[in-house]
Amino acid sequence: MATDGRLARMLHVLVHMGLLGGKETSERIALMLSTNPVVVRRTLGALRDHGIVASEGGRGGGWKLIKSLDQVTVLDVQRALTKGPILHVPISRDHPSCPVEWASNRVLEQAHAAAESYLVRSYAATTLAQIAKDATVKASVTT
Amino acid sequence: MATDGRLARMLHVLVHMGLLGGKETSERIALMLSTNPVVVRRTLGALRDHGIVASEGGRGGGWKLIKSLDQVTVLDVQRALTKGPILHVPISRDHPSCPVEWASNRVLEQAHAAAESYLVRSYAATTLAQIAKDATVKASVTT
DNA sequence: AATAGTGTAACCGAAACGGTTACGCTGAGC
DNA sequence: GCTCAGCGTAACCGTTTCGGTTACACTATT
Repeated sequence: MATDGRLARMLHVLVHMGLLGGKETSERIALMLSTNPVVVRRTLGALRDHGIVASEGGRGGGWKLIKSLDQVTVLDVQRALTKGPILHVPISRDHPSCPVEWASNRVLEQAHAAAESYLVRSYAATTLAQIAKDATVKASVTT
Repeated sequence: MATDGRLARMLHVLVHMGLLGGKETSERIALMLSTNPVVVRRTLGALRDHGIVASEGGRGGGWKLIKSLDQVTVLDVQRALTKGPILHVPISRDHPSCPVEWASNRVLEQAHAAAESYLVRSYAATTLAQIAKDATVKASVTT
């Protein structure tokens, strides 16, 4: 299924990490996201497995970005969080041999495949650096 | 949220009803969908409230299409089943005043809005009659 | 009156996500 | 070498959503 709150939360925290530039503990990140450290470790763990962040154990440990903001796209984060399609295609599989079911499914599959491909292209075209830039612009305007 | 199995199932059953042309009981429809009559009434009830089918109680009652297949689009069925957007946009609302969260959300919102609008256009452009035609072509090829 | 239908409420079960607790492992600093 | 701050992970719970099921009221035809 689509990443539910995780993609947005990870974008948020990765951009912060990129802007701050240093190392952050799960504890501090949990505060940023209004959640708790275990959830942070679970989610960042997936990003570590995809080479986006690194973790260090022991005293003084924590998490850091191991790519620069312009080397990470939204799609990279999405792919790290969940395998498979972003959109969940709502198909029925009650009567695989029924041509009416087949035709109904095909319409839905094709529409969703096109929407999915659009989303993937959007995600791939957006880097964390662009989000960071938007955020600093927004912040300066607001201030 | 997106209609989970209901949209596909309703397309399936509406096309069958259109092709058969008569009245169907919840019981028979439940058999078509491998489910049970209560689920059928729940779901078809939403379509009735949107003027797509009509129901009659009492002996000899049942459900019938009150529009022809070419007057009903996939979007009509979707709208009858669930209000609001088809796609669920996965944004975070932990820190509404944080510009980084705002910028992350904005990227996701824009990408999903475009994908949603694509889906809506696809759904609106497809009538049940087209599904019926695809199904009969498929059936004749297979046969 | 009997019967074949819809209409609806109430409850259960499965799946997914997030929150929480608990405990093990690791490494820096004293 | 001990302590303690940190990650790693398993286990469990609560919530939500959808589908399945039972139960019962209502209605219209025969």
